[in-house]
Amino acid sequence: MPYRLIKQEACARRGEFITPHGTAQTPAFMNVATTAAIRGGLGAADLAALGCQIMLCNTYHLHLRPGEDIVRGLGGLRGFTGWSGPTLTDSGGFQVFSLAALRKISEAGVRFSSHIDGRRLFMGPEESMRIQSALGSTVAMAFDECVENPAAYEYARLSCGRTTRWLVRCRDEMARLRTLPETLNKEQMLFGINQGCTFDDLRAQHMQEIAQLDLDGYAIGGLAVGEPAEEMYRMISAVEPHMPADKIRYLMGVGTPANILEAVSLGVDLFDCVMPSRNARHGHVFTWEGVRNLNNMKYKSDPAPIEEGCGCPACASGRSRAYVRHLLKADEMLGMRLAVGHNLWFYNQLMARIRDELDKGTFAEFKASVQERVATRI
RNA sequence: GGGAGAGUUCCCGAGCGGCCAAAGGGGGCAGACUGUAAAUCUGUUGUCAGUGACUUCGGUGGUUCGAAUCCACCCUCUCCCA
Repeated sequence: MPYRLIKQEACARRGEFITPHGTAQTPAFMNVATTAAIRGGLGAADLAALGCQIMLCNTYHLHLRPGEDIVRGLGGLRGFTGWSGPTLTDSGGFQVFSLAALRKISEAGVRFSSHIDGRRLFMGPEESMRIQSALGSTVAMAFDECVENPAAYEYARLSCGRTTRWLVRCRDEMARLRTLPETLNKEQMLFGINQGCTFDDLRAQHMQEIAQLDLDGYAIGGLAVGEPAEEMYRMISAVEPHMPADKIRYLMGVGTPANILEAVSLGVDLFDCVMPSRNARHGHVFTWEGVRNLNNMKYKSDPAPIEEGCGCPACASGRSRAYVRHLLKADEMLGMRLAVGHNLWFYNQLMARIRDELDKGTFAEFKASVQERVATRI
């Protein structure tokens, strides 16, 4: 069984995610490397130094460039990137949402126009599984439709049905692929994805359906796409009772430190989000005191590190806010590297601290004491 | 010494009688960012009051109802010929 529950505090779970490529302590944050690199110039060695446990890459993006056969030929994602720990590939389902203007959905799958050169390509459950199999990730995500918010109830209902049917096809294709001699990772896991927009009954019903498929893990998708945080929390609560307790739970694409604290308390084990890396590139850094915008004039000659006592490469080596700000303003790659490194370190530390508090049985107090502060803009 | 051209708001640069506080870049300032079409995008950038007034387009003085735009002289810079 890939998930082992170690301890529980109310709904919050302290556990382990056991994979052929290593064991991750949960709750955990997966660091997003969409095209097999952390945007901002960070690679596998950086991820290891930043306390990352799982690296996340994207099926659609790697299919377009360089193509899964190239990656397979170079040893799969792990050989290709040099990251030897667990990897998770997102299926391309999110691109069904984010590339809305460039795609068309049918029962068979989704026809995309490449965002790079406009060429037409088709991706359905089978295609996504084959690509992810070639990438050799530890975990493959089911190919789903991430529905926009708000959406009409009827559309959401029909979409859920299709996502379930796609999931069955994913499972079957994955089972077939695992038996092929050329398959890189014959123990590749498959996670199903819950949808249902912001409708409690659809969410719960869909979760019940996909739970019956006995997959390796379950994800909640289609959240943090514009709805208020309270609505997202309500959806997690609606779904959580129907998630198998012995399987790992992943909240896709979330979120802010406050979101993560809340979701952990609601029973989520895994997270991923582009926010720490993207916002860092834009000068926003996360700290235990709140969020700073290093572009702000007030940091122009500030000698303090981004955060006192922080162990990230920038702070630990004494780089000042003024220095990182200058590099960012001067468009120096190092500025992004340092800021992204800081944010990823912070996120990974946040998860380590959450695990520690869960171990001690003091998570609730911890959450209450920091949740508001980490969201403050300072 | 002779000839040609140019001086615009923080910078570059458009404007060449009214629709000009003055296009567009850049820079500055601020905001956004949640399974990455994002090293991106948005707002703002003369002053003071805020549906208005005032100051500004090298300087001074003119022409005109009205000038960054036309005229005269002056200053500065660039290029060409000696």
